Amino acid sequence: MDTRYDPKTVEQRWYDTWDQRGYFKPRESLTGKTFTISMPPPNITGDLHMGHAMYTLQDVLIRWHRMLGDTALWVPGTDHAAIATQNVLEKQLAKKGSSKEAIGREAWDRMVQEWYDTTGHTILQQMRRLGFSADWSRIRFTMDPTYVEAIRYVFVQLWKEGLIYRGPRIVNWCPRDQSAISDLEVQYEEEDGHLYYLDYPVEGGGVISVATARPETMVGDTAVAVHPDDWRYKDLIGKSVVLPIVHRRVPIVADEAVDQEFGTGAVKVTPGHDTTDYEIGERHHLPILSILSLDGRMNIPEVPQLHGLKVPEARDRIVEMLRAEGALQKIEPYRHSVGHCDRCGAVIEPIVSAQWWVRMKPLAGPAIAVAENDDLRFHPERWREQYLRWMRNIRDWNISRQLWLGHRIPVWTCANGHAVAYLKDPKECEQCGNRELTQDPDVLDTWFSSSLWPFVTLGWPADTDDLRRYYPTQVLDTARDILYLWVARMVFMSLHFLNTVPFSDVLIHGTVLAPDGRRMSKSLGTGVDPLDMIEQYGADATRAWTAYFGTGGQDIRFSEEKIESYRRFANKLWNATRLLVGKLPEGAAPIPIDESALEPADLWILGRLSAVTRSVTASFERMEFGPAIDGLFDFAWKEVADDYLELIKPRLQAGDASTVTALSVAIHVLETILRLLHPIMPFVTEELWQRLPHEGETIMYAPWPLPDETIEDRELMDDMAHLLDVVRAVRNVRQSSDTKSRQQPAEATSQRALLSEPVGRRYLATLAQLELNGKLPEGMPQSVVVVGQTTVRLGLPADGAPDAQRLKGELEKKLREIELIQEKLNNPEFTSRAPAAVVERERARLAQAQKAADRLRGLLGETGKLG
RNA sequence: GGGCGGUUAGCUCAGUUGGUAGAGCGUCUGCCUUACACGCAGAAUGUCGGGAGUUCGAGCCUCUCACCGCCCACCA
Repeated sequence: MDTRYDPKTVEQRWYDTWDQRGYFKPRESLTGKTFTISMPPPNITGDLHMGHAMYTLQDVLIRWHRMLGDTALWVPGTDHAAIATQNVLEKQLAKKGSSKEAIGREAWDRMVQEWYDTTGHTILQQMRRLGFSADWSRIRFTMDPTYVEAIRYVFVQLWKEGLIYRGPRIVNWCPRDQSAISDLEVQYEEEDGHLYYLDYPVEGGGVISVATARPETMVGDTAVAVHPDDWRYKDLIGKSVVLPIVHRRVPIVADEAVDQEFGTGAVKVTPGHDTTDYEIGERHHLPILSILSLDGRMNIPEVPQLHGLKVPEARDRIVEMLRAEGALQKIEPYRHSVGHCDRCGAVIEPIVSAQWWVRMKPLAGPAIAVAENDDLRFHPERWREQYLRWMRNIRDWNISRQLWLGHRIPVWTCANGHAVAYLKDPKECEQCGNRELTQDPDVLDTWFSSSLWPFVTLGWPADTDDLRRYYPTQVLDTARDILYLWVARMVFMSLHFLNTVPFSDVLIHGTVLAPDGRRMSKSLGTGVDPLDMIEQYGADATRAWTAYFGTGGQDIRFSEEKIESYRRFANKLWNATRLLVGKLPEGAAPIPIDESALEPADLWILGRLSAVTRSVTASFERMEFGPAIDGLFDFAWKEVADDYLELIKPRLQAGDASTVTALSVAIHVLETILRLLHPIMPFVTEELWQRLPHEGETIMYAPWPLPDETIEDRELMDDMAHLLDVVRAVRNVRQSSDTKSRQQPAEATSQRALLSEPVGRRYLATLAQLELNGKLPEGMPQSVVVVGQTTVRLGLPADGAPDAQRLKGELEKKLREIELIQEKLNNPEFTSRAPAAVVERERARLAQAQKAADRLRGLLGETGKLG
């Protein structure tokens, strides 16, 4: 073995081997249980980013359950991502000076198909670099023919049930994509703007002032609204105003939606271009005027000066016109939030348009119930409230998009006006037999198809074996930003069509931020490519990083140092293995542990191993991997490598029965650590596991370790901890004085069981590099170390520095400690109210401290010996 | 406007039921000790955001204020 671990070759080799041997496919269950995760399908056009690296958490769970003996299945696939893909292809066409309109729908569809075929599943290929053990033979794509059929089935079914309807409503319109988008796809951002105060002349005299951030929409006003209780305007309600510029007469209405405090307390009402106004309009049966065409330009032939202008230009122009008419009272700076398209960033225009909607109230009911009764659980738990809040206030879902890419809405209208949803492309109208049919031009919201993902990927609506065996799934892991867009929708769709939750546990992992706390973004240059991290530090280190930070529920500032530390950790494990493998013949079988031959150190490390196994397993069960990787890192590095392996080195050299025992224990401990670590760091653990004596053909199928509580000896743990404290204290003194020769003569006395025995003294001698044979020669200058019930006298070289000063300092520290404890114990409130165990512990601490103080005093008395 | 999360060592973050504050990185010192210098050993470093309260005892519970971030809402 080389002195360094090189992840590159190892990772590639093992991934190919696992894949070829079919280890990622579900295998027969040893527990009778299945464990399934549906992988959130990345966009087919997307690049791998740190968000995808977070899918490591899913792989950790899958690998863990595989080791537990469950039939584990991770279903991968990709999403067609309508808007995103369309943007890519339109740019390609634009480069050639063409457009989708120019080539026509058929050619466009061919182009899309070709793109899908050539893009393939590149992003899933990249995921392999991270070691993901998904069953790649089951890759699904939301454009697969069977998937398309399933979507169609769902649409027709919902339509028949009256849960899908078409109707004009005010919608969020993206002028660039020329499509409606749902409320969830609008991103609001604070922007500096102006608040314009307009004077509208009231019929019969006087003016009423309204405040608006969008003066250009005044040409579409169909009313002015005031609050019904507003005394200022009481008399004006029911009267009319004449709009400047267009000279249209519109009523003054009273509506509760008006905020008396804001602006002038009177508001212009533009039902065609404002959500609130639209609702006011509904209540007062106001006409709706559309003043924008679908590309976001003004569309008002009556006012030629404005016609065809973009909104910002129209705004400037109309302000001039208003000023000219004396209708502009004032302009104030005003900061407000403006909606932008999630995908392309264009400013969203509310417009009235006929769209397809899903009636949400009936679907939300069951989805609320499952979260309330815990059939659906959230990790961290606080997301449950977020989910419920949204579900309880849900509004109908706009599922139609005016795009050229996506699943067409399967509704055909005949010449007689019969609109019907068809499972198969119809030849004639179902209702009248008319053969002149036209299909609705709209496509479905991408999230409509995504909402069916976990069950359609298993074959639904067909009654498949997969569906029966693997559905519902267990865990859904994702980022919080698609909790509503995706997670919530899967829940109500599954409940409606399969009468079950799609998964029992929702794991919301943290979002990776740039080191400065901003969002990671390619355009800002703050993005981090996981493939770069894999290249530099290995997939295992990258995975360990995501496992460490991913499940705490906190957002994560990217920190490369931590990944680096896990790379070193892999190297540490490699070298620990190297040490042990070097003592073994090639291809050695596992050495059975002879329990009768175990030394205290062996019992100690086995006890610690058991405790670590228990806590790691508990962390996994809570789906909190941070404490798991942290605990394993610490145990493997500090306790096993730094302490235990150092402790047994003399035995490993001895070449007798003690060598065999030490090796058997060390190998067992290391092999167990590898198994505990495997779900998080699969590559290095497989590589090292194969090099150590082992049973089985892959660590992927090795059993998950169980704790052995019978071996956890409390007193021994305490004694070992004490011994290590003594070691540190001796090393400290040796470093600060000149007592650095390799084997320092010393004598030790202790009231601790372990340190009173030769074996304990041997450990102390090994770790602190002491010559502990018998007594120090009479009169030899010495340095004394006192730790609790143990005293070590170090023989000093003639020029050694005296340490009375240090002992004095320690005595003072002890006295302060004694004082503090006594104060506590002298408080009758404490002794009477605190639990007996706590009081007892304080008493014991006091006794210990007093003994140590006595010993220090005694030593300080031996001034002669202390130089 | 409502809600949620955060504020702990120079930096990035842990801290399970309230009972003597931790890690990684960085810093300082000494070591090429035959698994690892991608290492070993030792050391330093915290009014746990401010204030008040509950309690024998608060990083942890309650209230309040400040700042940072996110989500939701019909923010003219």
